[in-house]
Amino acid sequence: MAMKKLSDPAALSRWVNQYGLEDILSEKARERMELFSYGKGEPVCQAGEDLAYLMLLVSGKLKLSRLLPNGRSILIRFYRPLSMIGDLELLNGQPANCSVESVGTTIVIAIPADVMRETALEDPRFLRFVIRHLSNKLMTMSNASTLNMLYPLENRFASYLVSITGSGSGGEEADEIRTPKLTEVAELLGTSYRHLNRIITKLASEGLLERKRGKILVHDLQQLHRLAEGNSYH
Amino acid sequence: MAMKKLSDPAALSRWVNQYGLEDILSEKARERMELFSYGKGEPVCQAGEDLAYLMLLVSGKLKLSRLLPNGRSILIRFYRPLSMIGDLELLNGQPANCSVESVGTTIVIAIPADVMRETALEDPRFLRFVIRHLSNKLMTMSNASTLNMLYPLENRFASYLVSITGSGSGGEEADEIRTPKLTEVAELLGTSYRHLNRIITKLASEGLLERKRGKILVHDLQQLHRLAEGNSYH
DNA sequence: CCAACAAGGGGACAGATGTCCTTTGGACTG
DNA sequence: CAGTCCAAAGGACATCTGTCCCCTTGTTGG
Repeated sequence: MAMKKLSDPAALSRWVNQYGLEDILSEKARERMELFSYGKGEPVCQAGEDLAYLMLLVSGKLKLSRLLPNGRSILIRFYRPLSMIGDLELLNGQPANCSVESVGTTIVIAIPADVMRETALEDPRFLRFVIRHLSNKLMTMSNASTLNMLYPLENRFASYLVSITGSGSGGEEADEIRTPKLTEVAELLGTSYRHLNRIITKLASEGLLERKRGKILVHDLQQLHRLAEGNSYH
Repeated sequence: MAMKKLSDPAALSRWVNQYGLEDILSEKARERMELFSYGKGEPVCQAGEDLAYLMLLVSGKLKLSRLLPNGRSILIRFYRPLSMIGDLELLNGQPANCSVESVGTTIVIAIPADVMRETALEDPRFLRFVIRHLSNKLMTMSNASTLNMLYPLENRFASYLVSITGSGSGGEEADEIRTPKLTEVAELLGTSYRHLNRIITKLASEGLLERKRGKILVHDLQQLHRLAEGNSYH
């Protein structure tokens, strides 16, 4: 139920190489890198706690969500490699206000926060890297937020389908099978499972898609595109 | 209907001094600063256009909004001094995807984008300044987005009232008068004027507030706090 | 003072969404 | 195979919100 530290210098340097981390991390930071691994559902970071590490996701998928005073929680977005976790907390010294959890098995490069504070704050390459990522996060969030606010679920779900179908981020055929857990999709779209279900039924009755036990087959990507009206979930 | 360039070195250096801009802008950038002034309702930046300047709001209030393919527009937030406009566009080289308009009379310090690109990308002080501001924007946006998604308007409006009442950002009494245009508030909260009106009527009938022609008097800030459930619009 | 007009306020209805609860179908165990 | 359990699917109803439209009130110009 907790993170495992890996001791695998070869893998580490492979990741560093693959993502060009030599270009953004100081030598000192690179010396202190560690490799962490998280299993399915394990927490990477809890709201309210201080992060001891700056982390770079190099493999797997992380789920960023937030717990409201309400008791309800909302799935903000997914992170895929290469993403940074803890940048905001590191730079501002504030505790996290989101929770991050591992979706499947993930691997992150972790660098002690104090090391980063010593070296990175003066390194333009790293700071620009942070800025690029923050910009990305900001735009993604702004996009999603606007979308959620102004369009009913039917359009948003269409956008979602188009987003994950078009980019084929998991190796599935372009327009056929889909299997994320629907309850999770509902959370991401900021709605209840019940309502998402309703909309799926509606779209199915219109022939745009078909539902199999737990799966959804997209039939008419064209129409979905029309429904999405050019919006997209990043 | 357009921006005016001011030629007032004294005012300029006063602003620079007041906000400590010597600490974050290079000498070269400071040499090339200009002072712009915008009147009520004038556009500072339109979605889709390339920004020729990085701007620092030093006086007044700006309205950041976004136009959807939908035709509808949404008010994202207000900027007050000291805020940066065009940071994202400058650093990423992308055209803006938001529109910024002056609410009243505003004054900004403008620095040509090419000057910034030459000098600022290597300056840790400036980069950290950008990061601080991006972080802020991200948190504000994340907050607002979550709020909008999970709470009905009654709670969100309470949050809004608490936010602007508590901080007394305009010199009004702590809990008495309030006069922003309601249509504008509705847009900020992502709802229709009609519905906001409905909620105001409801809150008024419960004695939490009272409406005067175009104004709202807060009676029971305590209850509003309870409704807001600890959430806040920045 | 009156007419015309703009802006705020509100009624009525439809659509979107949440909550609760029941039903269904499949997987797993003994 | 029967029994149990769990997740998916969906029915019923209440609530939230948007849209359309009309009424009221204040304002401006003659």
